Amino acid sequence: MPKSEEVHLCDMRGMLSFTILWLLSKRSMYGQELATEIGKRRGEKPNPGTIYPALKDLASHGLIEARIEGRSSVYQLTKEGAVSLAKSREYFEHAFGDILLESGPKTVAK
Amino acid sequence: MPKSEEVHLCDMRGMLSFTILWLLSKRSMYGQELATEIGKRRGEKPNPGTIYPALKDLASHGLIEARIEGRSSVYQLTKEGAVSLAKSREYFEHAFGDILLESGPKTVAK
DNA sequence: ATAGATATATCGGACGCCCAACATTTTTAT
DNA sequence: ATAAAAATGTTGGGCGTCCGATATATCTAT
Repeated sequence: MPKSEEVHLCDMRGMLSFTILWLLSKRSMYGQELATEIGKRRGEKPNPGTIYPALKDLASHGLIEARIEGRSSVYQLTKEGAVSLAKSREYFEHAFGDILLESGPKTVAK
Repeated sequence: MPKSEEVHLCDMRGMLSFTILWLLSKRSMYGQELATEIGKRRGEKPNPGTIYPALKDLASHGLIEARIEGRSSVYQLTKEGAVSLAKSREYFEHAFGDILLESGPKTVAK
């Protein structure tokens, strides 16, 4: 699902940090791995100029931590980051939950 | 649910136009009505400087139409707007659906 | 008629995101 | 050793919100 012209008015900026935190809550990843994963969701893989400043910012706020591993830096969620993610998720759900549920539940594997 | 400091890194910009289109797909509304409705979702009612330029922009793209009614302008979705909304919703669901479903389905009245 | 409330509207500045382009470092392959 | 690939990183510019302030027009109550 590529991000077409028709959605350019709903480009959903402001979700990048949230998405990164959520992905890292599943497993630790390095930058390019995150970019690829985000690309699957958005249809286009974000550029280096998008992903690395975002990671730097999150790290500077203590929400994620990096450990260098070969040529890549593997990031993992901090305790503080988990708290922040939980609050953001709650906010997200309150703001947009019904929009997704509207068309009926998809097959849900609990 | 106020938008606290903790979510400032996930401020979810870029969702305003999408939210407006979705609200108008339920029923026609005027500006302040939309602002109040968005306020319920986000915790804070958006300022005039936020809502009116967004409406103007959506109207200039033919996605919504206004008809003046007393002191207010009532907006309604156009056919083109409905198509745009459907595509945006599909994109939104593909990008973030699993994040909402993760904690298990809430009570869903189909 | 006048005052207050309601609704629309615009302006300047700020912020997070976003890309294209470029640059650097490190690993891998030949 | 050298080249190619992989990953990280920076810079400049642009866009869609977003707010606070300010302004105007229109209804409503007295």
